[in-house]
Amino acid sequence: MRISTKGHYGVQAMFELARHYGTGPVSLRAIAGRQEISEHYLEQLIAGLRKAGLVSSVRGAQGGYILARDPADIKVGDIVRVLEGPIAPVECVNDNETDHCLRSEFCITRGVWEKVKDSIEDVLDSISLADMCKEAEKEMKECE
Amino acid sequence: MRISTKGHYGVQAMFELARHYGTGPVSLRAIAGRQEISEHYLEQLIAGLRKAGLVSSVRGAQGGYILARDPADIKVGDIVRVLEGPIAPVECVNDNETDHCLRSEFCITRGVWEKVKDSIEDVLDSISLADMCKEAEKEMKECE
DNA sequence: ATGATACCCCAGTAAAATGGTAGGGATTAA
DNA sequence: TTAATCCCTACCATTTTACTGGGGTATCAT
Repeated sequence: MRISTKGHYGVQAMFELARHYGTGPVSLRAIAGRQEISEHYLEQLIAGLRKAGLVSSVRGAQGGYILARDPADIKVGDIVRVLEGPIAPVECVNDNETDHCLRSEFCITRGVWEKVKDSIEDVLDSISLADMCKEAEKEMKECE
Repeated sequence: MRISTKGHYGVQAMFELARHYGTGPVSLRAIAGRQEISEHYLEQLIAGLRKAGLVSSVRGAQGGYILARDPADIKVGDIVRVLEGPIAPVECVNDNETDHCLRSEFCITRGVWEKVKDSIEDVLDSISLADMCKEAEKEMKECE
């Protein structure tokens, strides 16, 4: 039950953009540096997020990336689905799947995976980038 | 966000054993045949479950496998943890992990994965094999 | 005894996914 | 014009997945 570094890095990068929302673009170098990961690899992840319409880019010097919408309107689930594919612990509970397994009506275990799927989606779709920013601020205050 | 066929097949196999609980051992061939998967592959999965103490084996002719405990005392989470490893969407929320990432106190995204982990565990540890058997019976009745 | 029916165990392996790297091209602010 | 950026297509090593192969061992029925 793992998500890959794609989702992991991607959410962190988006959180970074959320923290700078409204203050101009943030460069790849700045994001990657902060996370201590490969710029070039992160670039590919962000490319996906851009194609999915979650971030916009500003080319040229002083360019970078900015969130395409308000942090409150971007849920962690949106990011994870772009980078990791549909949230479905097993294939047969995937919504966009046309060929459900033939025995699904006799397949009791399917119900289990469906419950797991729903619970993951509930969590990921209930947390927005804005929520994470609020949480971060709270942590900062506790350190004072 | 996927589990592999290990967990998928394994839970199905254990459910099969639960359905026959109290009526003697069920052979590998019978389980695999029912699921339409490779006997030899399933054998390896069940070996893991046996080493973990979830199933017992009876060798020789008329042998097979039986649940090591009452179906009500085996949760889906027990099975998944044996076959898939610890339930942790990212490494840094793994309980048996000693080297938490150094920046975890600054790592807001960690909170997200922790929530995901908890919700998955809640679901998987709340469903026993006995629950699944009950569910199956209910489905049968609806078909009458 | 002996054969058929099972489980037990180690080893190999093709295909896919993961987690990158390499290197060039296009765009724009200064 | 040049340095800072994003954009894109390839390639690649390693790990994981999902098996397959083949031999060994225990037990029951006859």
